[in-house]
Amino acid sequence: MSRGNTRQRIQDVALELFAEHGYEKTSLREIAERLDVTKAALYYHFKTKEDIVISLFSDLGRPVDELIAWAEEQPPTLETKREILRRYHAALAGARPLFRFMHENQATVRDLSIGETFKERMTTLAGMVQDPDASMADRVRCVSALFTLHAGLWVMQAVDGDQEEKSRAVLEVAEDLMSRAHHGE
Amino acid sequence: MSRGNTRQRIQDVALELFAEHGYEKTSLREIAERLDVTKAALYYHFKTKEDIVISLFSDLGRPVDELIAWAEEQPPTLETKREILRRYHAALAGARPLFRFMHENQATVRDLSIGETFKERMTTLAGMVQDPDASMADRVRCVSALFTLHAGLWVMQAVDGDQEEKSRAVLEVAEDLMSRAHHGE
Amino acid sequence: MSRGNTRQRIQDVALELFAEHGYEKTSLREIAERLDVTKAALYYHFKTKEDIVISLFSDLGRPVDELIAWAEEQPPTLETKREILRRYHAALAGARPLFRFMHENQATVRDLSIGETFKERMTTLAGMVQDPDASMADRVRCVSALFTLHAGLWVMQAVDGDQEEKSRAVLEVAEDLMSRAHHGE
Amino acid sequence: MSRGNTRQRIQDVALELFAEHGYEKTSLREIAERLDVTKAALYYHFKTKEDIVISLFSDLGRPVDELIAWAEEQPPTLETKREILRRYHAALAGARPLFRFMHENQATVRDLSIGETFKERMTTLAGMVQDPDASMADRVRCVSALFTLHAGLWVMQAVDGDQEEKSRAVLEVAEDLMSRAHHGE
DNA sequence: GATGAATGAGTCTTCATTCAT
DNA sequence: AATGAATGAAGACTCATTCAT
Repeated sequence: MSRGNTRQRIQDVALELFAEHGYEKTSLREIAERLDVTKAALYYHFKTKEDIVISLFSDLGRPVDELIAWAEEQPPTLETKREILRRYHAALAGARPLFRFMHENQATVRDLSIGETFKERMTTLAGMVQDPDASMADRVRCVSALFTLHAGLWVMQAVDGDQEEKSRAVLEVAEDLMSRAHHGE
Repeated sequence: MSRGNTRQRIQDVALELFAEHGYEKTSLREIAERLDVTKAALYYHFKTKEDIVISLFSDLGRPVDELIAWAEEQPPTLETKREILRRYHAALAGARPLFRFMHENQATVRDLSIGETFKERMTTLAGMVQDPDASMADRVRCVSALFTLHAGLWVMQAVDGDQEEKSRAVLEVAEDLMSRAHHGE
Repeated sequence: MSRGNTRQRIQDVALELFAEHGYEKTSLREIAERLDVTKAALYYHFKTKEDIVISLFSDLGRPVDELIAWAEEQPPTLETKREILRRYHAALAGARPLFRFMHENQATVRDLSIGETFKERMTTLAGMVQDPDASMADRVRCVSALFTLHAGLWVMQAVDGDQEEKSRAVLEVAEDLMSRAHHGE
Repeated sequence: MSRGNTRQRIQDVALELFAEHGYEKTSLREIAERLDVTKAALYYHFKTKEDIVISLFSDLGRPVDELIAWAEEQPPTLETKREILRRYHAALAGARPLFRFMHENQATVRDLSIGETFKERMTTLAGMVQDPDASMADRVRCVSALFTLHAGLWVMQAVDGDQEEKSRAVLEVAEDLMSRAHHGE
């Protein structure tokens, strides 16, 4: 049945379990059992448990890196920032379980080797949408816009309604927040 | 030698470590060593590791319960909702490490016995600030206002400036978001 | 409420729990909780956990010692042996939980300091009812008579009927076994 | 180095220690040390400590199950009952340490998951050798016959003589007891 | 006559990891 | 590409025991 896809299947199952129960509470035994292979098999594909997380992060986190690279070459206009929001929104949608995992396991992620990278990326992104000369409130608005997207899952489970519709509303609110932070422009 | 404050000291150290490294990565040995007592001493004061978290939650989480109780008796006006934001903002400020722990260890908290309670409280609060007849975007605004406060720590570490000033700005943005969701009123 | 009788109450509860769950599985915490005192209180009355068993054994096991002392001065006739059975039967009835405990926890008792004494006593008793010149089968009969009494509880729970009636029947069978071992007399 | 016999070796050592010192007083550390493996190795072969006992019980207790199955299809004549005694005698001889363990650790066994099964089997067997219409004394005789075998070890250590000869005598006494319970037939 | 607080040694158990096959 | 067998380190937890008050 399965041929070269075992590595992929490990990633899938691992991400699912990590997101559901957290990294530390998910044991390699559990992952192996779900896949009906032995723990040792996991070690054929990944050097360590942490390696699995790293692989998830670099496979699924790439779009965010690309977004940052793109943004760094744009002028820091309101329109650019709105586009950042739109792209970030899309990136999140494409790797929801990974971002859920990261959002809900920050304490863990911080202690992992990817922690640093992760934090840097978020800081970079936050820096890009802020205007250093704006008022404190406006700077908070910009970061909050970003964060609203990032916490979309959370926000959305607290509101009733169609999934798609909520997702659009979240983006709308974020963009609006961003615009209000630039009322002068 | 030691007075009746050991229980309190355990809670303090535990909360600090839980918030810093997460619940699972913090061992009772670590807590005991910091306090210079034996692991068994912890068990004199708390039945299980989970019990420590539960005690933190019920000691420090009380203000939020009181807030909910109060809010349930108010009319659902804009002013009430703004007051909810102010009070929630104050409650968070009073137990920042606990909320940081909960925010950053959601996957863990979910698997703990307090998880249910915690989720209920957040859902109740989210329900109270929303107007069921409002547009989807406005409902998202309300929840996002709450969440902005809740994630204050996160937001604030991404913005430079004086701690106090940022804290006020966060509340201001939240209140403003809430107001915008009630433009008709 | 309780005055000088705490020691007695400890013994009662301890014996009950030891008989039900065994010596090692019964913790001092359990005993203390049942009595609604602290573990430390137990240590006021008994030096160690083993001391509790020892006290039970010397308080309740005395009748058997007396029986042995008495028997040692009698001629080894069939009638003496039947009287031993009757007296042993009575001694068992008077301290059923203790004998149940000893019977069902032999491995434990063996490792306790009383173990030696206990075994000696049983061996002495077994020696007294046997006739060294009898056939092997008859010697087994004598020991089996003793043992049938000793295992009365066990035997009796495998047979339906009135408690008292069964108890008498057990003694009858034991006496009959003993008589058959002495057919010549 | 080691072949597939580790599981078996664990069972052997465990049974020996359980029989000698009891289940609770035998630690996995002790078992592991005797085998010169780590405790974790035990867990590769058995899920829990209790699992070791369960495995012993189902490996070595099978003959008794077979005996019961066989007996259920026989007419309840005296001859059948004597054959039950003979077969039970043989079954016990084949797994003496296990039965010694069970006999001497009844309180423990009762609290283990196998306890129920064990008790059921003994009750079934006791039910099969009794004649419900017989006198109470005769019913006790039947059960006592069974029990005499079961306690053979105990009986035999209280009697001097050759092991084999005693074993035969025990069976003889048991058969005789059974016969006496059926004098009319 | 008893408690509150604590300890040290030990329990069972789980985990990530290794390696010969 | 994967397994069977095992390890070392660590985990949470329990226990009998002590002692100042």
